[in-house]
Amino acid sequence: MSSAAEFTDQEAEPGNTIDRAYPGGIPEATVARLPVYLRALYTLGERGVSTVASDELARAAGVNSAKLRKDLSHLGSYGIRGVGYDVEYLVYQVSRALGLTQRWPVVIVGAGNLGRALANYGGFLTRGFRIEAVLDTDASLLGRELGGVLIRHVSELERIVTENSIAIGVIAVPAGAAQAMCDRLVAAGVTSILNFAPLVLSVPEGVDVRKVDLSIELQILAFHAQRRNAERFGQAVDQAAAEA
Amino acid sequence: MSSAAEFTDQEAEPGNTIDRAYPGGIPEATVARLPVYLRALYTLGERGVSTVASDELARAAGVNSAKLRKDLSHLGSYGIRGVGYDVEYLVYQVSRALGLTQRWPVVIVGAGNLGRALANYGGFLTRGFRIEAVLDTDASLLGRELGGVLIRHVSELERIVTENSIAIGVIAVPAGAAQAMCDRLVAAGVTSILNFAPLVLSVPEGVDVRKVDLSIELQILAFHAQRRNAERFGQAVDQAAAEA
DNA sequence: TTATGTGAACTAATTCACAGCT
DNA sequence: AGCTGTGAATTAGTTCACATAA
Repeated sequence: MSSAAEFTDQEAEPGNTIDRAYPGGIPEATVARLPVYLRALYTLGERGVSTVASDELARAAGVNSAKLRKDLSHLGSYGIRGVGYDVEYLVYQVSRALGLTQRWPVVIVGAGNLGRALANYGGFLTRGFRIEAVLDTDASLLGRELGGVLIRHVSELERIVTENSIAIGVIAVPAGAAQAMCDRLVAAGVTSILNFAPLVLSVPEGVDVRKVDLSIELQILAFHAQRRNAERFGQAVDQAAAEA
Repeated sequence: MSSAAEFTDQEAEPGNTIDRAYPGGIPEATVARLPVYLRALYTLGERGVSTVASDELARAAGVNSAKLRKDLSHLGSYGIRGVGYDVEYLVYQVSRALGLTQRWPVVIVGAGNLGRALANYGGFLTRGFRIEAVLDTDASLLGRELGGVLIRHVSELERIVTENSIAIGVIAVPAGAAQAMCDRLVAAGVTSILNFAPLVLSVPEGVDVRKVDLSIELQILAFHAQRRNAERFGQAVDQAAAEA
């Protein structure tokens, strides 16, 4: 959380860089792709590339170059015509747009396999985020270390969230416990939740929930796989079963 | 994989139920929501609900009712005006549309925390999928059981994929190993890949890749969190840093 | 030259609002 | 009377194609 206090007067101040750079906000679809660009840029940077053209960056990110350029244009005009983009500078601008110039403290609720996988995700998670705590109810896990953080009891949830001004919580508990954990996170002040439990969480207005669902992704793959088969085999698959 | 062989003649056969039910295919956005509806339907069914109106189902799925009805209309006309939808029947129709009337054998590559989390995902994963094998290179893991399946060595990958006609593979290995594993899966005949490694996989035409990326979701949350803060604090956040 | 940035055209997705069926 | 199914209207997202700038 920022230390800034009350600037409500200059909301529409012209010349405010954010107003110029983000006229009417960045489209959701663009926001969802910025992290992909950011990762591609990091990879290029590590390889010593200092300048990259939209074609190349687009290939690395798995999109077409027109889309990439349009996306980046929503952040501002940070490329050089005839040349391309400066990798380091673009990393900075994309990071800034995503809000990653600060480091967000995160609490992970659930220290099962998934919680552990998250806590150990290391490399990429640590850019822009810091795991402040991992919580569980299982007494046998308490005190164990996970990704450099001790596993603590969920009874400490409220205190930890408040003391560290945690805005982002990750739910990695079984479906049955997820809504209760969500309610506690929200009550304690968390406004962004990443939900791995397979259910739709109810949250009050103003709380942002994103879900990651393993079985949903598999089911989408199954749909396309079936469709591919149907095409190959003349679409007669399941024909009999379809009526009634 | 189906046992059907060559039906290429009747591709455009009118009266084919799939042609009638899916005129011009189901929109991607709809496909991505069908699994959510399916889960909500299962939950309702377990509670003993036998009929559900679009409002109620939409609420359970976290979408609005117009969208739900439009989505379902792409599968066919399976509701009853003035009444609603029969839960059991709709479960069947959605399952069929998603290709879940068959059980897809799946191979998971990587038995680290994430692979283990997936293998133990149990309840929801098993509806429509069967984990045929979990593979790893780590000798200390081999022979251990995971979600009812033995962990085997990746050297068996090709044999296992071929013998079981596996069409869907899950990559849960570190980024450095992911592309190589992907190539081997594809060479062995896998055409659908769910990728948990934080990189963009290259695959030949005709192979379907979906990615699940923990850090991307967090970054999207950070964006919105930042934006919320900027609104509250008058959008002056990062103003100085923006120039140069 | 060469590659960005962007209006304009196009395509997809969402929402509205109500006709039509039970 | 009530709820589905869907054309029509709207909004969002993508792609094209080229003027513009280094």
